[in-house]
Amino acid sequence: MNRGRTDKPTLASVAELAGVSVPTVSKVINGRDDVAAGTRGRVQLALARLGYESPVQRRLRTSAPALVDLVFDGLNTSYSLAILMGITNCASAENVEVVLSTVTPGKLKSTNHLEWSSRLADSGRRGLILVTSEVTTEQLEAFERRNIPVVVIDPLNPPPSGFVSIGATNWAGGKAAVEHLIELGHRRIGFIGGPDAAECSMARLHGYLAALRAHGIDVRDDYILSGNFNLPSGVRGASKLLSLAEPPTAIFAGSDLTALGVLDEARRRDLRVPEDLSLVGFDGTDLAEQSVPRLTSVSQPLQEMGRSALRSVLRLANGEELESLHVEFATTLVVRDSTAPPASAV
Amino acid sequence: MNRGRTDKPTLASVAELAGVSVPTVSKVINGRDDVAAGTRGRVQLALARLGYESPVQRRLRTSAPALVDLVFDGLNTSYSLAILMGITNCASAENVEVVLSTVTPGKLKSTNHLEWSSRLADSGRRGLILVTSEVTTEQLEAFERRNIPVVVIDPLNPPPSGFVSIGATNWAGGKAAVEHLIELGHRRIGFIGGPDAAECSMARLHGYLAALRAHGIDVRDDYILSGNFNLPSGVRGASKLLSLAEPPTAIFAGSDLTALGVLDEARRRDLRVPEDLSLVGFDGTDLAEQSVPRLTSVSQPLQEMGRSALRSVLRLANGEELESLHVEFATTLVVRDSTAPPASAV
DNA sequence: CTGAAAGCGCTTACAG
DNA sequence: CTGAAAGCGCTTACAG
Repeated sequence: MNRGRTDKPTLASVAELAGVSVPTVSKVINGRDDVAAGTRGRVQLALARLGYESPVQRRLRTSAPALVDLVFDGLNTSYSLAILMGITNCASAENVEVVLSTVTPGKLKSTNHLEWSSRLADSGRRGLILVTSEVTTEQLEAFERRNIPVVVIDPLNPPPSGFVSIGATNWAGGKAAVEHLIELGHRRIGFIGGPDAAECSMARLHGYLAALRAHGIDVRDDYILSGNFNLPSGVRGASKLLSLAEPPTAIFAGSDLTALGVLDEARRRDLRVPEDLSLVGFDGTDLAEQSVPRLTSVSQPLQEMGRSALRSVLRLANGEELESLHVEFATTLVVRDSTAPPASAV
Repeated sequence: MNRGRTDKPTLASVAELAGVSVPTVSKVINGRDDVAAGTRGRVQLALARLGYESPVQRRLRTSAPALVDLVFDGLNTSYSLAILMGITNCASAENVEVVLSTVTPGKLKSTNHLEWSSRLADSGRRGLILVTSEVTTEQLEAFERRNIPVVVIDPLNPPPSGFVSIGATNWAGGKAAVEHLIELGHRRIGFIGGPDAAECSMARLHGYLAALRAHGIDVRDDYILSGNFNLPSGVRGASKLLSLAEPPTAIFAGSDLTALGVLDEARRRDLRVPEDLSLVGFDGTDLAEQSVPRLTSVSQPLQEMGRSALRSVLRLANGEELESLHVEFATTLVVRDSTAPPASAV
């Protein structure tokens, strides 16, 4: 009778399946190098098949609350804080704990994938949530091999197929923002996006383009700028746009922070918002509510996105399947005080 | 020869010291109830003396990076974010990981102290950092018994003597804020603080009082209000102050968020800041920089405070002594655009 | 309530 | 490079 699958796996059962002795399995687990490559391979296969866990790992998994790793690619904006709150609030409800780390933006993808995945596996981490991080396929595959589920929130680059990600309807949001401006009577509308390579920024730009085209408005290349989603991007972008011979009467900024930068630059030029310049942000963070004037913005349900990411990781860790590998949460345009009909149209 | 202190403690060495058998020690450790109270006591004493750790604990301590628990009493402000960034940045530098949890404000002190401290000890946590939390002496003592160092940042209530806390020079900061206003020519200065019981708010109020007295200005009870450090406190407080028969010409708010509330209420009343009303905030968060007008504010080095908290916990966990149980970081008045001489004085 | 004995799961030292 | 043998640290089942 084959009991290997029902009993809790031990070195002995792994050894039996792999057709080697117990000490050999022990060596493989402890990373000794005096094991032949072929033998090592067979043992690793058996370990994976039986789902072997060391006593420490089992103890961690069964006795202590589950730990999930959360990595932010920078943690300095209202945007990050909203996602973080969604995750930590959900964590206390689900009796999970969150190990938070931050990484200097862009540095994550140079982390050694084997080391990183082993570290998480050895520490008994149940899963990993990445926020706006760039990771490599190699890294994602290493986690998959270690059986550590990964969910990426708002990936800068689209994750390779087969990996789980959570985002918002960036295209629809961008379209809604620009349609709002068009309905107010604007025809000259600028766009200040994020990095050119960023998937979410690209989608917002395409929403912008779609809205213009749907209303038969010509797309002007000099009205389309990229940036970094930060405040200086808004200052620089607005400076360029407002210096044009025919400046836009409205600007759609790719983030609330960038919109604040536009606001600064507008003030420096004695332009009133919204009387002289209409402005729409993106994210719908606290900033939109706290700025003067309060910012019309495309709101993303950041807390919900965080909560959903954690729930998805836990379900995957639990062996459940997700209905969909990519979930998009709906954005909503929140009209506040930074948009109005253009001066010429009044 | 007594080798008990030099060899790594095992059940056998504990049993020998306690004068019992190995199985009995095992039972005590596993919380079985078939051990006589006296025997249990002797065993526990021996365990503590030798500093016994289970293999799981030892493995956690030596192989995985140290974990420190971080608990925020609410996590929704620029203030929290700045402290959090200080801690996480320091954590990556020190090769420590941070387990973040948030708690609904005020709920922490009703957490069972035994359960909480055991949970942290069993999970091998190296220490605990609490931010603006109210905790009980009982809880702090439970952690001390479990040998888990605790550092409190900006305790709402002063922690009992013997426990470690980190704050800023609230009194000096309050005094500097008000002296700045007095130097500008203000005589009618309002104060909107935090909760009456909060130590830090009390210190700021006393700084306010000291500045007034030093300049021979009468203290008016109706100019002194308390709140919750949040935005609505500012709105409500400003509404009261500005409705007085003789309203203040300047307001010192106990937090930047409260100052933003004051700004809102001033705008609602068509008062210009700083022309009609001068305003000083406290904390020196991003908000002060991003608001319009930019806020004159008493800046606390929040990131440094976070970093210092983590360093202190690690030193304590390492068996080192701290020079001082309470550290106060210097605040600095940052003058921006929300303060000016009063209209009457121009 | 206690502990001698058996046993479990893993590691180590070493012979081949 | 492999595994039989010894051993380590802890737990369990049970006799007293």
